[in-house]
Amino acid sequence: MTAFDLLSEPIRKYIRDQRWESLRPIQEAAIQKIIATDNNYVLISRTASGKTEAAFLPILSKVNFKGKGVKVLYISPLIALINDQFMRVEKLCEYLDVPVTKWHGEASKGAKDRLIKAPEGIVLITPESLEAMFVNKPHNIHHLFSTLEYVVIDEIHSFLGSDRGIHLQSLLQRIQKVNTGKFSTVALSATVSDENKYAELKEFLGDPEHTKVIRDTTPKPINAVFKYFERGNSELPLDLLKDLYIRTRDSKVLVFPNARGKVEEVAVKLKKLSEKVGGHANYFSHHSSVDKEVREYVEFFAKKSTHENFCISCTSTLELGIDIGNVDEVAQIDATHSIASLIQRVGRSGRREGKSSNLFLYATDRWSLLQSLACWLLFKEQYIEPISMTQKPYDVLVHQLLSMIKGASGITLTQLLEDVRSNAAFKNISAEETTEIINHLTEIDFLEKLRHEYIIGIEGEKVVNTKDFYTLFHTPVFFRVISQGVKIGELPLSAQTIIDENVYLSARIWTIKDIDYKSKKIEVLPAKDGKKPLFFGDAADTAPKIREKMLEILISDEKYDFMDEPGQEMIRQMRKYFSIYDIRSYQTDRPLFSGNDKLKFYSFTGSKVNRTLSFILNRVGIKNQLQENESEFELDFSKKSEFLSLFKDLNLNHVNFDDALTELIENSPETLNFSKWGIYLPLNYQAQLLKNRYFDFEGCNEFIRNLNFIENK
DNA sequence: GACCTGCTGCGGACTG
Repeated sequence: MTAFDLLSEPIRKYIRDQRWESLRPIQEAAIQKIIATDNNYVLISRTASGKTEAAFLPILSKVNFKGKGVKVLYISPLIALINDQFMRVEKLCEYLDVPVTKWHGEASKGAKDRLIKAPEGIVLITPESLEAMFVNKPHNIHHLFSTLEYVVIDEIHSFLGSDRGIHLQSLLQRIQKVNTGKFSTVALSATVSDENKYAELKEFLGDPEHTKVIRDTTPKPINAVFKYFERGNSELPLDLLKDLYIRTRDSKVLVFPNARGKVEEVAVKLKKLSEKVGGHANYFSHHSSVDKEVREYVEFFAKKSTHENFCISCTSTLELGIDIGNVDEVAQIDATHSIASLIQRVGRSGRREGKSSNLFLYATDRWSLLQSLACWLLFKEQYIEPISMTQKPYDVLVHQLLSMIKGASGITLTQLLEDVRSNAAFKNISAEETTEIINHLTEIDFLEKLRHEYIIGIEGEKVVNTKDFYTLFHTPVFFRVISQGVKIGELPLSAQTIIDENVYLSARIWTIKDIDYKSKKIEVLPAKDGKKPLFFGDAADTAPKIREKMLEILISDEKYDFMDEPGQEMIRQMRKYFSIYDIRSYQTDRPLFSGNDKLKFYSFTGSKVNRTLSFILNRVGIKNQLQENESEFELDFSKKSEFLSLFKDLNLNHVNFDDALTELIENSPETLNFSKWGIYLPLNYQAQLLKNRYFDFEGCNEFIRNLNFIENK
């Protein structure tokens, strides 16, 4: 039977009414498999290839919606995505008379109440809303979700490898536990590495043996155009902006400048250029610090613009699948930190027929040019960086222990240990370790033992009973920016947030008129000229493979005709600079420079390994400064032979760094900022968290063992 | 020079 014939009649009618000429390859494959088996599936296929339908067409054909209880649960990382998918799924469900309910922090309370009264159909939810239900209304978890047949997880790559992912994994395990049968899972993604045969991914869905991957790797035809404009100061070169303007003024375009401040700079300056020559005025900025309503307006504007052109300067807020309609072109300013990110950004463009789609890759310094080129070449090779899952997520365990105890309102140690043991998210954490963590939580009054049962303690109540409890990630403190009663966005408190200072925000220019420190409010008025806003943050980590590729480019003599002359000239210069080293293998050989009483080397490896190496070298007495962008170590140590022999003897298996890690936490507690719940762990567990998440000792050890320093001629 | 994500329950004012 064809895939179409396998679908139920109402779904076939839906497809006929949509006037689809055929089903997409991923849909054909998914329909056959999902209808025939109860396996879990991961559907991997590029953006806009019809993945949502690939999951929902067969699921809706297969599931029997009669009888009480919700049958399909759809989980999304974003509220905006739920709102988009709601409209699509609801349209589909009209053919089946199956109700669809949105359940997130901004969804209607009335609709939620109706679902509680009569649980049925499909629910679209966020992990945090599920968490809130587990903590506050645990009986509703049972009431709504004990009859689930399918769970659909959208954009699963955005969860993998993060605390938020382990959190979701734990929640899914807890839902499965109250389920009367066993639900199957269908996960969707555009970007998952196929290294290690998807082992992590299958583990994540809880049943590796019955989890299959369906992948459509048809590449997307796209032209890359590299342009190099060297940046003199902290501002973007005017020539770059002019070039970008000319190339994109007659298109619908997304620009990704990597940082919120730069996003504003691009939006404001392009808008000014356009004003001068009488071009369109549809220049917007879109990032987390632009007011939510303003962002929604921008998304709406893009979606409804069939004939009008626009330019949205944005961060990763527009990387995931929010529907903004057709985009002709994408411009990336300086390198992305990952291939996965590049794939998502490229995926946003090129749906207009008969028009070739371009990717403009601008670079403003030599190392960024090299990294951008490396990312592009790896993208062409269909490489995606592998995900690394935390083996012992102690911090998520702290959070989930509080959630389980609060939800149970009293639970014995035996039961608690059993609940943790049977939860695959914590399968590598032993009962002894869990007990030790529970004892510590009791010591700091997060838990209290009442006869045989544990309940939430006095200090625990303070964190469990706030709305901040439901997330696994930190949220920095910002001041709301308001102009004459209208919300614009938000800014952090910095040297720049002072009265009479002019800043860009939401693609416009403002003068700061008043700062209310108590209510964290900044009053502004429109202005004519200003500066880009300053935000703080950490750069995302770059994978070892990207850095390796950068070195590979430097030792090859490949020509890149998609690169402009200044770009090609810069690559030639860098190759010449590195030609003083006789590098044979980009995998093991690394340049070591000595001269003028100075010693430095280029590691060409990932951020985590660099960070670890820098820490270790400092610890063994070789003080060093790491320049992450250049993967370069400058040493306060000029004795080359001594350094080489010291390095040769460095074997991390024989040295214990636990004391050093504990010291690091005690001296600079902010190192642990990456983990919201880790601070409530015993100190030795905090050290383990640091060791496995912030650093990469294993990877570093392997790097050192294989490393072969090549000295300059 | 450095991204992003989400949110309960209750009380009180207001509307139909």
